[in-house]
Amino acid sequence: MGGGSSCCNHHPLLSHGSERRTWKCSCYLAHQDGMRRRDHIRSIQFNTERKVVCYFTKVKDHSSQLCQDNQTDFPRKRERAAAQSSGEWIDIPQLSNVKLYSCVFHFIHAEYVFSCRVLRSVHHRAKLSATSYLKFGEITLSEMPRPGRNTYSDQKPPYSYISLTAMAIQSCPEKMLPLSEIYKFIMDRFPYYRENTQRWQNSLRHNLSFNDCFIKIPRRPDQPGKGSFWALHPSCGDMFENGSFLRRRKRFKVMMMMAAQEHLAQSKLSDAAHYLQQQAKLRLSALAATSTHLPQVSSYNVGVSQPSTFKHPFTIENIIAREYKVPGSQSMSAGYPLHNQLTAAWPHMYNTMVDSVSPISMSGDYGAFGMPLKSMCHEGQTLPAIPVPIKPTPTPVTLPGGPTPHIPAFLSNSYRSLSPMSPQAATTPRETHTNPTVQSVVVH
DNA sequence: TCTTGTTTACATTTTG
DNA sequence: CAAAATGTAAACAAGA
Repeated sequence: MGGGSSCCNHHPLLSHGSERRTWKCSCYLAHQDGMRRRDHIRSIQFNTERKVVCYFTKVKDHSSQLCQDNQTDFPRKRERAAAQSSGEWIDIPQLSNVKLYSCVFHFIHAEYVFSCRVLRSVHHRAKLSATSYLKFGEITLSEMPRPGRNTYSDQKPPYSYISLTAMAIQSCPEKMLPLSEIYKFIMDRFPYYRENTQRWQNSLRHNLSFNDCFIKIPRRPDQPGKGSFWALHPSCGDMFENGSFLRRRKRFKVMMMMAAQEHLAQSKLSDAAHYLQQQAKLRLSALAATSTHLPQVSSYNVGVSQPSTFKHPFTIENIIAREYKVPGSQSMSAGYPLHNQLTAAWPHMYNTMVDSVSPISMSGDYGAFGMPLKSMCHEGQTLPAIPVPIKPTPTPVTLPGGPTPHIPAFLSNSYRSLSPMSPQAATTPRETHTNPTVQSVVVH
């Protein structure tokens, strides 16, 4: 959490020079009693062509106090705005205490974090400027301002290690990174983490091992180097609340997935075999997509110039329902030749599982768990020696189609848990996979 | 030797 | 307030 003690001149909002852009805004002032007064913000209208839905946050302390010493701080608690419409006007009753004069507050839209600063206040209207200074995620509105590096200056970013790691992993086209590259990404983006490296890197390693949302993918023999690659578990897409990196919806646990899937399977016992088969297909495809391509070149263009169309559920994709295309880059909406690669590499697994009739399209953009196959695969790259895995490695499970020489742990778990013949405790609450329609502002 | 990875323990923060 | 999530420290092992 930001310390809130930095001088205005050094505040990250003001410190990234050419990257800073301004949106012109205006706002209504309204009081809770219905009377409009100049010292309360009730709605904000953006002078942009695009209609937006915004959640607003206010600084944690009273704005007038913040003005006094030019301090701003990241909001500690979410201030849920009404945002009940997709129109240009959004009620923000929680901001009713915000003083208008020179106040600064933050809001997040499309994974950008904006600082809104009141320029002047005339009667019941005020001129605001909104300055973007940060953005994370893969997909953005093309007209959105771009963030720069050193965005947070030396302040601690409001992101957990899990979030930071997820960002790093998602930032590269292959969706997997070695530990050293994760370090590099974080240090490159957040100057705060250029110090005390031993401390936070230890914590980060702890998180990688401790959290099931991260999976380890061994290097190929022809990819020498230390350590494995780390990727996001294919099913952790809904891990972050409403798509925000700022706060996780819930902790991702493989066992929870298993229970959820088992619950689903048990509810359709008559279709259990069919269901299992479908799940197997999807998991195989996801696994293949995850472990098929090892990094050749690392890149860290987090949503800046990264042409990835990775439609993770917690990207802005689900918010704006519009594919982001980088000008000049090729749309990646076409499917990848994944099937051929898989067939060639793991015919014993893939053909038997995938080639059968499936009501679930395998040629679309999305693979299992809502993961887009296309975003994780790159033409011309080769397969790893073995599609491998991961953490808690349970006893291998025989697949319906035969032996399972290289089934990852989470895959095996899924199969086992799905088996109607081995009902395990399925009391764990079912993991809900929602499709958030708006970006939430969840801040530490 | 250093990096990577796992695990345990405990403190702190946040959420419901 | 309890539980969950997160942060931190530390011990230890394995491997490059």
